[in-house]
Amino acid sequence: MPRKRPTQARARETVDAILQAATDLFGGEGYARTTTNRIAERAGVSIGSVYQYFPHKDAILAALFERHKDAVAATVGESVAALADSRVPLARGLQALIEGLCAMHDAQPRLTRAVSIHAPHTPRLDAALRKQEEAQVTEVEALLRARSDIRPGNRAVMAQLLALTTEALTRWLAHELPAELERRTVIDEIVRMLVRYLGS
Amino acid sequence: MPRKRPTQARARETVDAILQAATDLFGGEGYARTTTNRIAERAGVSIGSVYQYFPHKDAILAALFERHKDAVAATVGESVAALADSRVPLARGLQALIEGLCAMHDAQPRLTRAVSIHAPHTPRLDAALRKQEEAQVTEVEALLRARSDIRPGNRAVMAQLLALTTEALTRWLAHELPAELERRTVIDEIVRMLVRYLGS
Amino acid sequence: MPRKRPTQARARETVDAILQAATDLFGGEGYARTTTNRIAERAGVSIGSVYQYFPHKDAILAALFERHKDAVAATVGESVAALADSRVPLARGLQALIEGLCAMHDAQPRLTRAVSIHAPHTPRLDAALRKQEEAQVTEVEALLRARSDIRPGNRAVMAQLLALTTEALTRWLAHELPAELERRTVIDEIVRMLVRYLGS
Amino acid sequence: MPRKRPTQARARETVDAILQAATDLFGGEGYARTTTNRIAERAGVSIGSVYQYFPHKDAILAALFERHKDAVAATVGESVAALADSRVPLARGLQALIEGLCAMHDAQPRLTRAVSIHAPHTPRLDAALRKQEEAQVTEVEALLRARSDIRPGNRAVMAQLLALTTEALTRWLAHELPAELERRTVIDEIVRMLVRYLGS
DNA sequence: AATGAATGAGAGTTCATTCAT
DNA sequence: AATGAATGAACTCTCATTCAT
Repeated sequence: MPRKRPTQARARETVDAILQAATDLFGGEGYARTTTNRIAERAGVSIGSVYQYFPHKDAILAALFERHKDAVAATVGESVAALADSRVPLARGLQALIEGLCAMHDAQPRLTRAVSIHAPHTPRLDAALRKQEEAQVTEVEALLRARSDIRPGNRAVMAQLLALTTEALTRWLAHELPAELERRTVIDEIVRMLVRYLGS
Repeated sequence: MPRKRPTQARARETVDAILQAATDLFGGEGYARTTTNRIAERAGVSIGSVYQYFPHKDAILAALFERHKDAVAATVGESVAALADSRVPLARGLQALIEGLCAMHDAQPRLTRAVSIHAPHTPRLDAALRKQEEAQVTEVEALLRARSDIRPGNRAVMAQLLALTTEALTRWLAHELPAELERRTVIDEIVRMLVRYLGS
Repeated sequence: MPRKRPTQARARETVDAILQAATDLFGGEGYARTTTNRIAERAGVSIGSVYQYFPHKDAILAALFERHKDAVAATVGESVAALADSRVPLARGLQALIEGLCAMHDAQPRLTRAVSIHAPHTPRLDAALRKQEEAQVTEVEALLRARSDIRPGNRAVMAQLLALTTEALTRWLAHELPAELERRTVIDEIVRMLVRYLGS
Repeated sequence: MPRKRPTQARARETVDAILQAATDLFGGEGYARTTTNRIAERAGVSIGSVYQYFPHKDAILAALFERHKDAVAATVGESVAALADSRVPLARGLQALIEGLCAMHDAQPRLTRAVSIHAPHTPRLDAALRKQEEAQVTEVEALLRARSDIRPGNRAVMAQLLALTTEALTRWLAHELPAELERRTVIDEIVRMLVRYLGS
């Protein structure tokens, strides 16, 4: 171990600590109620260091959003790729998608809360969200065209509805499911809804 | 929750002006970026008058939420009542529901944006939202049981999914529909999705 | 009873209610923490009526001070008059003075607190206090000269010290006496102190 | 009670400047009429720095009180220690005490005015004052028992009266002595009063 | 690269006072 | 004479951001 760590590694650690602290605080207290000083404090670095790496508070949230976006893209991409093969039953594939998204929320509940619940709706962030969603819709639309067991129809709209519904229900499932409902049951029901909708 | 009930006509006018100004600003700029002084200014009253009727900024949003809640309840209640009669075709009833909600958003776009997009997620507000949603789910569940053309299944979960999906899609429809999609088409598609899901 | 009370009587009642409310609040919460609106509320009149009779908040306190001043002057005057007769033993006369002042505090604890503890030290109020004190010192000085059993000395200074000491100790006695001390005992001790000081 | 302990030299300077400015303004204009912004301005620091070290306005006054308390305790302690030696004449010792307290007022007239005249009577501050006084009374009581030339009697009460009288008279002496009286003369007279009271 | 004291614009809120009714 | 809605200057305090060290 070198006496002095390579600069880039130290910097990365600092940035990671800041982002982790921001995740916890934004996801817990909300964006507005979280101060940059508290982020620094929780990250164990000085406020100066925070501004060394992020030009302003919004940029921290944007970085968090990037991370989250990548995670979502990976999860969705995987499930969509699997579904591209028509031999995979639609129900099974959709179930995998929803469970994958849930697993992602479970793994990073603070992050998903930070990004999807507590994030303020600024034009820039909204635009980024819109863009991400659009990309996914395109992907899903291609999927619908690729599979042989999807009923005919306006695939663009179908893909859009599928994406929106899945996102809304998954968020609810992961963060707001009432105690009296079982996740298992609800996932099955969501899959049923989507299969009935998409299937021929 | 007004700090003081306006009794005189002048007072009611003042409160209305404040709420209208708050609606516009919260819905436009967002909650955090709206100052109480700007609300007063836009309402054409002094800042003191704002605090005569609302103990703090949050209370203004809460009052807005109350108004919105009533509007939603009225719209939903009407459509649900209509659907309770099994002679009304499911598709037609659901279409009326969605169109009703859209009309509500169209009539008060700022209010709905203020309440459902820009409102910060405080425990109190979240609890209020949860409660409202719960009431609606109960109502919908009763509806599902009442109609003869609904397929059997776990009605509680079905009602929940129906409520969540409708809310998410309606919000998107009213506020974020991309220019290249026609609302007419999308509504039909949403109705198709729900009918396929619920119908036997 | 006339159908409509004579104007002056009604006005007097209003003023009295305001002053009583102010006494309670100034004496309880303190001057700064008492708002004129709360005075009006407690008095059962509108804020407009308060400003009908008092040009500003300070004036209410000034009026209270006037009342208190009169009460003090009466009590002191009585005791001093009694003491002017050299046949009245010094100890007995001083005891009567202190007991009289205590009785006054007991009768109007809020008023005395309002005026002597919570009143802000504005130039005007301080000047009024100074003037009152000066008058009393003059009175006491004359007394010292009139009695035959007072030891010789600088009567002006003696009167001043007597006045100051009596005031400070009486205030303490009435408002801050610790539970473990008996008032009876303390009064006797104060009298002893003053008699030893003044007596030949 | 600073919110944050100043560790760097610069920080200590800032805190000192704030306390000095607060002393001047509280002691001059009074507590209520002094704004935190003016304190910052006079201290030559930003308002943010004030709140970096003091959580609220009251805390500034509390810090001032702490300083004053220490100064009083030092002065009183010194004189009481001297008086504990019965060979020191009572008159001389009391004179030293009063002169010491006067010197303290003279050295920090603004501080003493701030703390003992303009400070608002909040429960917390009053409790602190009470506690300080109590400690001093205990000290004085021990002194009375230690000296051989004190007449017998209820020492607890005597100590209390001695403390109260000394405090009231010293305050008056330092801040309100009329121009026509000489301090020298008045101090002698006060000493005479106390010696006559305490001496056998 | 990191620190943290310092900044200051501006936020929410209060309350003595006014004045139309 | 009385009401109370309305006013708005001024307050305390916050927090994103800067910069000397």
